[in-house]
Amino acid sequence: MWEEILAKYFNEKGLKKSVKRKKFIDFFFKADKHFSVDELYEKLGKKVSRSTIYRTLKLLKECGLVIEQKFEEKNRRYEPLHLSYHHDHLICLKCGKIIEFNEKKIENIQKKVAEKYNFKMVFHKLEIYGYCEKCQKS
Amino acid sequence: MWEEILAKYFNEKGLKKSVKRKKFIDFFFKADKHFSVDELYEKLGKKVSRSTIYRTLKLLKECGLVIEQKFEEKNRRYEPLHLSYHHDHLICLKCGKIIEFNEKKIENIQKKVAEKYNFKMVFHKLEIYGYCEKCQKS
DNA sequence: ATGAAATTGAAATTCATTTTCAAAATATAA
DNA sequence: TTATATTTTGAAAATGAATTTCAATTTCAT
Repeated sequence: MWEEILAKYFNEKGLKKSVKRKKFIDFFFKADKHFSVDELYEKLGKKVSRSTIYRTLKLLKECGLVIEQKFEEKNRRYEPLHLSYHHDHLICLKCGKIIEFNEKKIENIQKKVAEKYNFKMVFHKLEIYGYCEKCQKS
Repeated sequence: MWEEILAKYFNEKGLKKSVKRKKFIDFFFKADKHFSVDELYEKLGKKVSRSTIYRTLKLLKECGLVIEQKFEEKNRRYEPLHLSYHHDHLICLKCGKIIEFNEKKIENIQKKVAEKYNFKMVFHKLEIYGYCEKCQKS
């Protein structure tokens, strides 16, 4: 699925398939969780430069395969976007723990809200901030 | 309400009530909408420095009276947090227009999700990205 | 294999945010 | 009120994530 979207995008834009890009994209979609650029740089054994990581993420954002999340940290996180399945986040204000959840009911209400405002929804972000079980106690 | 929270916080921390702080806080809570630091700087007639604006916003965040929003722009936005009323955002990916909405049903489901994970919710952010009525046509 | 065009990484740049520090403002005590 | 200690302020410097530049390298259609 994402391979086709990517192939189509590369074709339209006249982009070339490079070794570095392939290495990065393969790792990222296989891992299928959110990362910071630094984490990606480390995970790839520092074999793909940060410049290239930023640049490739930009491409992936443009074809809608990745979303950029800005949590409380100062750097951004990137997450492969699977069209069939979307999850949201519970974020602990004390320890920073991120719990993922999925709630169909919320998705449905969101669709209705978008319709009400004649808004064509592409994706959404829902973040619930608070204290996780551990941090409430300590 | 917010005056009391603030007074209590100032007292606990041994903070002083300065002219600049007062000027800033009065404007911000009266305006009651989200601003970037630059907008605040302009709105206050450049009479309160950016340093002081950043510092005061930090205090307000700490006592839970303001939330920091990170949208697609590179700078952050700040919004007075009214405990009784919370709204979410529809954000246009093309023109950047931000529409506010409020949906009680979503809030209720969020409460249930938080409970399910033994998570103590403090606040949440829901952003729906897509295309506004105008931008769908053009 | 050749050459035009795209890609790469290191270094430079950008720019929002944070920190530093000396001067000014505020609060408390005498 | 005056003295004293502490906090606050703004300009300038520092920080650091993200972006851009550019010469060298890689890709790919011919």
